[in-house]
Amino acid sequence: MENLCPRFEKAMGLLSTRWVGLILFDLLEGTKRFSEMEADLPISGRLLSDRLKMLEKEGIVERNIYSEFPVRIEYSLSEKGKALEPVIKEIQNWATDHVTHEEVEKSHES
Amino acid sequence: MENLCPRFEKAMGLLSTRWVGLILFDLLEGTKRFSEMEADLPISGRLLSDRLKMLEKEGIVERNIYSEFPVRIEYSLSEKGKALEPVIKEIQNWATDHVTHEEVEKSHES
DNA sequence: CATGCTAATTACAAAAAGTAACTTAATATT
DNA sequence: AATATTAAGTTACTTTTTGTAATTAGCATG
Repeated sequence: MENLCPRFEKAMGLLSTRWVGLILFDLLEGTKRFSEMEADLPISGRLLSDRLKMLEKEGIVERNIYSEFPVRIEYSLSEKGKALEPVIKEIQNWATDHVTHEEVEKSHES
Repeated sequence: MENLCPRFEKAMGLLSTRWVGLILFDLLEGTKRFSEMEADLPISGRLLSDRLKMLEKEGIVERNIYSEFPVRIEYSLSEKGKALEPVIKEIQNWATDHVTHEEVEKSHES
């Protein structure tokens, strides 16, 4: 190989950042609040906050503040973020076809 | 969300392990030797070794030893590994459409 | 003015990654 | 026989990233 495509490398770097895939999966369902995502995903507030900030900076996630009581902050996918749906779908397909029940069990042991 | 699909979570855990995406991309080109992959990818021998061992255990990569001089060890994708091609292709598509030149530059600065 | 609520942030310990030098095993050279 | 060469790792050690829990900010309610 001459060398990797820099755009692919960049995309791969983003997607292989821990928790990013699950966050995208969650947001593909629709707009979510911080606490909702925290409840959905096995990720701590500290990292969820970091990842959302990073995804916002990358233009993948949009953040909207509603000054109600208590404050409501909603996260959703931008067009760029929604364009990742086929990636997530293919991962789901692969998981359905190739990840066995035993493998899932094993990874829970550790 | 009730809770995430465990198979998807497992698949996502695998694919979001650092360097795994690039390793798969490299091996989709065909069989490779350790030193070849080390040259292709921006990853050290220590982690390449770890990741290949892990991917072999997951049944995604196959390892073949040829007792020549010097010893030749070849890595290739199993059927399960090759089945990840659509995932990689979709990431490429997204990268082509949505990762800008500027973003690539920025990530090289840091 | 203490309490509760959401959305974070901070502090600190634990795990993973990065780097470079070293090892192993086989064969080849002197 | 001793030494060198080569590929494929492994070890030792430092730096980053994560995980966990406690704390903060802003605001409304009792």
